[in-house]
Amino acid sequence: MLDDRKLAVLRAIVEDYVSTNEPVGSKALADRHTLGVSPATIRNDMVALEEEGYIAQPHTSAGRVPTDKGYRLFVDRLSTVKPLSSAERRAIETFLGGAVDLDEIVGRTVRLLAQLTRQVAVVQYPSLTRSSVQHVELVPLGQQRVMMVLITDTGRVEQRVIDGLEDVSEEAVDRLRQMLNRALVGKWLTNVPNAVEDLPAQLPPDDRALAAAVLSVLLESLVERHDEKIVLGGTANLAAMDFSASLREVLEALEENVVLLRLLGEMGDRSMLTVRIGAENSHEGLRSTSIVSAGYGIGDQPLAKIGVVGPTRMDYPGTMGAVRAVARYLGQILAGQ
Amino acid sequence: MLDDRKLAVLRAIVEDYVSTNEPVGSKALADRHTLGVSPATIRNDMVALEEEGYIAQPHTSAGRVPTDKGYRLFVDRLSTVKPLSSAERRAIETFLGGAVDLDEIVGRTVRLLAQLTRQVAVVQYPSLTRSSVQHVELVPLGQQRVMMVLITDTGRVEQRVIDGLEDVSEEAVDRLRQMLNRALVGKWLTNVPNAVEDLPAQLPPDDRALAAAVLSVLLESLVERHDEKIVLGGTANLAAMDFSASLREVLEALEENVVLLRLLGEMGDRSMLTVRIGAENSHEGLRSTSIVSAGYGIGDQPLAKIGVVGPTRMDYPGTMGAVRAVARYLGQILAGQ
DNA sequence: AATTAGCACTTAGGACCATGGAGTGCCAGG
DNA sequence: CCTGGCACTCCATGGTCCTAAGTGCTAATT
Repeated sequence: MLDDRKLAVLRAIVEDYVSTNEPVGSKALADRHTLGVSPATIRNDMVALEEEGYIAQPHTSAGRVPTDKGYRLFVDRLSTVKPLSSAERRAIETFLGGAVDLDEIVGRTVRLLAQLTRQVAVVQYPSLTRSSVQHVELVPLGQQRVMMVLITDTGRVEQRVIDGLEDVSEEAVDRLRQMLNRALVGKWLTNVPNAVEDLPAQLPPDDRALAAAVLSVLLESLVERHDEKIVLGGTANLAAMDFSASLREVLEALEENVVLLRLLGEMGDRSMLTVRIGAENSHEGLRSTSIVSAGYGIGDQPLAKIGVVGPTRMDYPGTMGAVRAVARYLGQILAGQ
Repeated sequence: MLDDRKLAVLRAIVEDYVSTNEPVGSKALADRHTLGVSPATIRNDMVALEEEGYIAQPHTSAGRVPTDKGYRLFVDRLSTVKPLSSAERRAIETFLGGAVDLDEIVGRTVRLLAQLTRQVAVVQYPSLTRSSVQHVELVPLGQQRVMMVLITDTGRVEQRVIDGLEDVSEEAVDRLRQMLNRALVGKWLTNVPNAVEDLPAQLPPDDRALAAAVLSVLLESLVERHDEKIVLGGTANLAAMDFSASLREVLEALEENVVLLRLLGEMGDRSMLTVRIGAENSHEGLRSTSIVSAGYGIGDQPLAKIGVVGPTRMDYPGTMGAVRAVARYLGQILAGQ
């Protein structure tokens, strides 16, 4: 149905439209690309592409514009991810290299990605559930309160205060702390519930109320997925974009972290690149945007995702290259910590 | 120079222009307000106001529009802060009431303020330097590392890991922890440097290297003003605003937290309301916006600031009312924690 | 059968123009 | 000092026309 030349025409249309932002006509195509055929032939191919739904005309007697389906085909079969220039790669290193703590790594990453792509960048904090326990600390705060601090190997620190206890003794806290660390250090967070199950039974009866309270807060902090936190950057780039939807809708969608988290969650889990184009996005306000995302992690352990949001009319090869490179680098940085 | 009626005319112009977003003419004024005089008289007043620089014409034969100077006079002398409706006040209570930790309080506050004003809201995290020490915890992490956790009475928790130590012993850490808590609990953070000064001398010589490392990190964490952290909300409302500057400039300025922090810092410190109008803002990108801010705190202790950013053509009385109310409520919530 | 050249047709967008309405400034009279 | 009247200005609106770009179709060519 679609021979090689028709695919070449589609590729050319996408590339031209992305760079000029104007419907592209047969003559312009023949001029700017060496397709080896005349405009008339290109026109014939175009009607075929249009019948199949890959391109569309804004109105009769205008050039053609790729549809979501057209971009999809382009991304899947007609383009190759563009590697970064060496200058860009150096920029990544110098930019991310100086970061000290997790917050700063994430903050720098999001700014970097926004700058590289000139679009809106999204970075999700590393998931707690995929990391392992490095240390658990308990701190008595007076007679009724204890603070629990959970430190993971990805640099996350979660703390909670446990309130409403009775007669907390230093010694009981010490015993519990030692037991917890013996049982949990090095364990995957997902295994913590199991590992913790029969601990209270091993304690002297007087300590059990305290242990139960601490454990319930500990488990809760794992479940509550505080890890589901994201950071946005480069929203100023939205001003230069032209969506068919209103800017307001897009901004609203981006501000709803829940929406973004759901979308990221729907996307490919491994370290692969995933692209969601236009109406493929389940959220209304993002119908006219595309999202390019990739997972990052330490070694084979996926931790979370990063992504870029822009108009469907987007430089897919370039954006995909930037996202992939930053995701890899982020993994390395975290591994080196 | 400006009699009462001229001021009334200016007030009417501001009010009409804010609500209609169109240059307001003498006839419309006479109709919509009961100024008791004819359009011709109003016109005469208008030329006076224009000569003084309070209003301007976009072009001959158009109505008048307030200048920055006009808004300034309006805010200073012609308007009264508008108290919130009881429905709005209830909304604040229910909205902020359910928050549990500091992050959630701040997050909810910023969304609330954005919703009340339909503009962009800014909330600054409570300053560390104005709160006092509730507890200092030290946690040994293996032989070379110690984690320091600083808890304040405003609910902030700062933690650092101190690296590159040698032969950390449990006992030395215990000694140092006890000493630190004895010396610091209840102290204002601003007094911590003083209180800490001659501590190392009181320790056995073997502990001093550890103490020095911990203290330097502790002091550093006070100086680094991690407290200078802000959260934005309601940026979607920008889409509906019309600046004379480009949307991009405004977004860029807002994304630069440093810029916002500086601006907030320049504004009145006490719990008073402060308004910066148009060119009064030192930052280029915000020349065509106004910022309404207020400090919040516990009792008389100012902690930080909140604010709203919108077009100079803004409902000042309403915005000021909302900002003031939210700031007060926020103080109460924090005090009740 | 596929490609090409030629041609008539369509349409958005820009230039141009006319018109109406809102607003002004000014003057003379109350 | 205020007001009604009036001539004037200017923008916004809408209509018309025209052009440039692009199309689809047909007939000729390879």
